[in-house]
Amino acid sequence: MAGNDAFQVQKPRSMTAGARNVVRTNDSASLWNCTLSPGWSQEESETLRKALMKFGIGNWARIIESGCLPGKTNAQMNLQLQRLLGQQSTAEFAGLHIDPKVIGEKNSKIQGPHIKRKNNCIVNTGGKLTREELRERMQRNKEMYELPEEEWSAIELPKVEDPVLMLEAKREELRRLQKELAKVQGKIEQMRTIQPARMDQLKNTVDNETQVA
DNA sequence: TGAACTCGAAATGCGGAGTG
DNA sequence: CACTCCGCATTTCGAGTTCA
Repeated sequence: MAGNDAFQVQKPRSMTAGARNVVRTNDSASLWNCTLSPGWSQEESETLRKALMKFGIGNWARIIESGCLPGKTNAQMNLQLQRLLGQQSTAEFAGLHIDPKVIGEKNSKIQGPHIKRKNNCIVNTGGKLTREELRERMQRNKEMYELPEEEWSAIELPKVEDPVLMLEAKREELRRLQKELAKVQGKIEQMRTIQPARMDQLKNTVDNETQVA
């Protein structure tokens, strides 16, 4: 782990020196703490959706504990939740057993000059909600969107038999893709330096190899 | 009881891809 | 080449929890 004193991880230059410059448990598992940051496949996204319906929005500890999404940090899951919901702010759904896709479809239809989006997610432009406002919104969302208990409690989540093996397979796949990328980049570099007469021939080779990969 | 710690939410910044 | 947009990691903050 990055917090291990025996294992000094080089910090990114963007980080300023100071009290906050420490690795915390919810720090994203990526780049500077040297672990993989896999993207989200369709299946993983679907698993997250089911897990959120079953355990409640934002209940990351229960989701991690269930082992249905090994290797994912709460930061990664939170980002994916924002994508599913179509909005950045998730507090008004905290703890609710709802289908995030329903909210996402509703949000995708909202238009107007007052709506600011980033990554297709609606960003909060108003001030921060007061506790009372937040409580009211949560109550309203609960009434409108919460699934019946018999429905969410019956949700079955896929169980990964060996998370260590699965992560190793992902690392192997990443290594393979990196090699592939280096090969293609090498060919591109060649194409830039060779005579134009051979350009088409080489381009076809690259195209074919890319399609096979 | 208050400091230290943990967790989740949200804001911010960076880099790559696309486009004119 | 400059600009914009998108996706993601990183940073920061607040609230809750633990423990001496």
